[in-house]
Amino acid sequence: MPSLASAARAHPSLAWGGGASRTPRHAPSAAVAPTLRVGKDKVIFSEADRATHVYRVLSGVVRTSRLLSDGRRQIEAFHFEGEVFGLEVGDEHRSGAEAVQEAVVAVYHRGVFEGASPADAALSGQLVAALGRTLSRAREHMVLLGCKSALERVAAFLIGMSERLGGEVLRLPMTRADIADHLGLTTETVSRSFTLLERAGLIEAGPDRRSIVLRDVEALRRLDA
Amino acid sequence: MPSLASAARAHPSLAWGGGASRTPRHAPSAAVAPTLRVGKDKVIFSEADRATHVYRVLSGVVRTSRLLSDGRRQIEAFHFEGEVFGLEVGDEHRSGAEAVQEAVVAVYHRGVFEGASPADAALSGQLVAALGRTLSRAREHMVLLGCKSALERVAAFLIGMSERLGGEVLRLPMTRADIADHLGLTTETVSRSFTLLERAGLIEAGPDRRSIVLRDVEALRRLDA
DNA sequence: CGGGCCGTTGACTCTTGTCAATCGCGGTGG
DNA sequence: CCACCGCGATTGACAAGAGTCAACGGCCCG
Repeated sequence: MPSLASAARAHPSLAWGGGASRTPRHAPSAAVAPTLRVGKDKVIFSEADRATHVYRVLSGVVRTSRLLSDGRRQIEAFHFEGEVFGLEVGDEHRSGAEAVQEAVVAVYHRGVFEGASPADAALSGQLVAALGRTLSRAREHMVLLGCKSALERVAAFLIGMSERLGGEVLRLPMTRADIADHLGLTTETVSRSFTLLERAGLIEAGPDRRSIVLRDVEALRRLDA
Repeated sequence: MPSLASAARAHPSLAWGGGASRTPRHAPSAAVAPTLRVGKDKVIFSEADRATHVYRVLSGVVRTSRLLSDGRRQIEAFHFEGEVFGLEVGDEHRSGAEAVQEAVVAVYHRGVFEGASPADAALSGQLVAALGRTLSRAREHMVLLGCKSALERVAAFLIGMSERLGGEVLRLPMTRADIADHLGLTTETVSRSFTLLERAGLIEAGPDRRSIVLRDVEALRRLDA
């Protein structure tokens, strides 16, 4: 099972990272995880690619998204350090993945899912757990997209980021367009919502507009509904 | 492991169905699946209930949904015959389930998930597969909620129903309010979209307004984007 | 120093939501 | 069997939230 070779084939334009992997070098069988380094906005896999691998973010940030034929985009999720993405049930990817900022990802052969080798059992379990977490997030996001107003969405987004990045001082790695496509809004509406929150004193934005300080997390939570 | 007893405890107000179960009576261990009969709009489990069981629809239709504190509701999915619902990663339900119309559901003890007994291995695999399908649907739905217009959503809904119920003559089991809360719209907008589609000759509605004939599936698909 | 990208802001449009009235099917009870 | 009643669905008028289009500003990078 040439997992490394086939992964390289799937990403001819990408270079393999060497020593950055967190997986011990002596780990046996398919659990050996080579790493992949991807530059900002570079594609990790595309919609309809064969889903031969599963990925974990070692550093940087990745987005997974789906495109409609006319260019509309839905970003399903942003993936931060330690998070798994690229899991599929069928044999092809239903969403694409790109790096939001330069990222290093571990690449696992998809076969570990079947749990053929006992050495892979633990990894397989981890993947089921990751599947569960992904589903949980997706459900939460459906509520956001189906029920909430623009301001509520942005508030929820900021709270989520704060919880995941830790702390009330954030440096958002993604553009307003990414945020908009994640929240089902336009960049203008996202921008206006930030401005509203700032004017209300709930947040404070740095001059670069990517650094955000949450001044009143409680109020944001109340807004989130 | 008193799966039957504990399930009964969880649903004190509900009667157990007797012979309707599809699970062979001689099946061993936790794979024994008692059945539960629930009347229209009756609760199967609520948000925040302990997730002790997993369910499969034997007949009828079930909806799973989440509520916001102010009453806004997002229906995550409708579940038809053969479909699994109530799967959770954590130990409590993150969404509630009610019967859309009188339904009979098989109740599985959640323990089969851990795959402790080899007799449960097959069932456990089925559940992972169900988890995958649920995730896949959720992702598709996120695209609908995040990107599509009202008309596109309704068209997508009708096509989906047609594919799941089989055929172009549908009898929708749910109200306009259910459809609206599933599609992130209001009943009025759903109603207007139906009217538009009917005036355009793409669908035809029976006098009861629940029976729908898809006159032009191709056009509906094109609308869906 | 210049250019392009990202973000913000303003003016306006338009889709969808809100509120309210009416319709009509289907079930119930006489 | 028929009349009534109630709920779900439809329709209309209007309001409002979000989208669109366009211009501008500032930062970063070449």
